Amino acid sequence: MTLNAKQKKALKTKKRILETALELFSQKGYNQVTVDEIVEKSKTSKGAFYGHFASKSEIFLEKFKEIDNFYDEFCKTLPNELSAKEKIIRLSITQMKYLKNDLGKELMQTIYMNPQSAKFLADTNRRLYHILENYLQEGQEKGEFTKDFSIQELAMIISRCMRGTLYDWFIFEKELDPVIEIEKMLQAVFQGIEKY
Amino acid sequence: MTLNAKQKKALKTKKRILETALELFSQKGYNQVTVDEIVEKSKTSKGAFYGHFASKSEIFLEKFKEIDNFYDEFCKTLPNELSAKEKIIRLSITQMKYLKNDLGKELMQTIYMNPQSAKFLADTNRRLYHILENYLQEGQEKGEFTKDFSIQELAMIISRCMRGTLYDWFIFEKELDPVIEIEKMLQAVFQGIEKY
DNA sequence: GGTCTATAAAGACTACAGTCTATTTTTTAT
DNA sequence: ATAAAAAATAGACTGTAGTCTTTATAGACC
Repeated sequence: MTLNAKQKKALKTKKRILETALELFSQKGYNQVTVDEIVEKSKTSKGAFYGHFASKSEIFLEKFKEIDNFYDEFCKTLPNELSAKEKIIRLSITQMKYLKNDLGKELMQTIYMNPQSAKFLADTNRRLYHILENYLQEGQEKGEFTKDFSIQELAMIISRCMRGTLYDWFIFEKELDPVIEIEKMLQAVFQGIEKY
Repeated sequence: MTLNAKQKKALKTKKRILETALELFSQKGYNQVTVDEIVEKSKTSKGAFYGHFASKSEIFLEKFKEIDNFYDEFCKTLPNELSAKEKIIRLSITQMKYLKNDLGKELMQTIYMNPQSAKFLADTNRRLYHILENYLQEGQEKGEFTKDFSIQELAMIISRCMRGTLYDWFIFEKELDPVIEIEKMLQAVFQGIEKY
C-alpha cells in the first residue's frame, strides 16, 4: 500500500475522472454525458479514462460498490434479538430505500442493463451474500426456516427476489416502488402463497 | 387486411430483412452482425431497415413474440384436471425449456438487457399474464391459494420469479439452468420457506 | 547523471447504431 | 393521362463508445 509518486498521481487522475463524471451524470443524466465531455472537463484524455475504467458504465459500478458501506452501517444498527426473518425483511427494505433514494434509478438501471457491469451482481462474494447467508443460517439453526434448501440456495432465492424486483422497477412504465414490491415479494416467499 | 401492391412489396422487404438478419444472427451471433451487413445481404438499405424496425434488437423482439404460439400450444395440451399450482409449475418449466432450447440465451439476453425491448416484458396484456391470471383465479376459487394477494399481485409475483430467474441465467458465469432454477424458485414461493 | 524500461496519458482513429435528406415508386384525385 | 401527395427506399452523414499508436514521465539499474 506504499505508493510512489507516479502511482499517487495516477490515482489522483482516476479520482478526478470519477468525480467529474459523477458530477456530470448527476447534472444531466448518464445518457446525456459523453466520455469526451468527461475527459474534457476533467482535463484528462481518452487514454487516461480507459486506462482507469473499462467502460463508461464502470464509473457507476464504482459508485455502486460503496453499497458495502451501507451494509456495514445497517448491520451495526440492527437489533440482534430480532428473528432471522425480520432481519432479512429489514435488510431488504432498507436496501431498497438506499438504492432508490441514494443511488437512484438511472444508476441502478445502467448497471443492471449492462452485461459487463451486471456480472458484478452475480459475485457471491459480495457483502450482501455473506450477510444473507448469516441470517439464513441463524434462521435455519433456530428452526425458523425450512431445511429443504441449503443456505446457498436460500440466499440465491432471496437475492433473486431483490434482482427481480429491481429489474421490474426499471421496465415497468407505471412507476413501481421497489420498497413496497420487495415487501410483498418476501411475504410471499416466506409464508408461501399456498393455503394449507 | 386488404393490402395494395405497395404495401405488399413493403411487407416483402420487411420479411427479407427479418429473415436475413435472423439467419446471420444464428450463423455468427447477434453482436457479430452489423446492421450494414444485414442491409447488404438482404439487398435493402438503412432507410428500409429503420423504416421497418425501430432498432437492431427489435428483430429479436419480433422473433420473441412468437412465444404466443408456444403458449397457445401449451394450453391446448395441458390436462384440465390438474391443480392450479401444478398448471403454473408446468407452464413455467415448459416455458423455460422453450426459451432455453428454441430461442436461446443470446436472444433472450439481448431483449432483457435492452431497455427498449425489455419494456415489452412489462406489457401485462401479453398472453403470459392472461394465462397466469386464469390459473391463479382458478386456484383462488378452489381455495388452493391465499387471498392475501389479488390476482394481479400474484401474477406479478410469479412472473417476477420468471424474470428474476432468466436474469440470473444471463449474469451468472457458471452456467445456470433456468429450468432447474425456476422449479426451486416456485417451490419456495408456493410453500414458503418458513417453518410453521 | 545517463540509458533503459515500465507505466500513464494524449489524442487521432475506427466501428457501428441510428438519423436525415434526397430520390424513387405508388396511389389518389381531377 | 397528369399533377400532387404519400409511402418506401437509398445511402450519405452524425454521434459516440471504445481502440490503437504515439509521446511523456518517472522509477531502476549501472
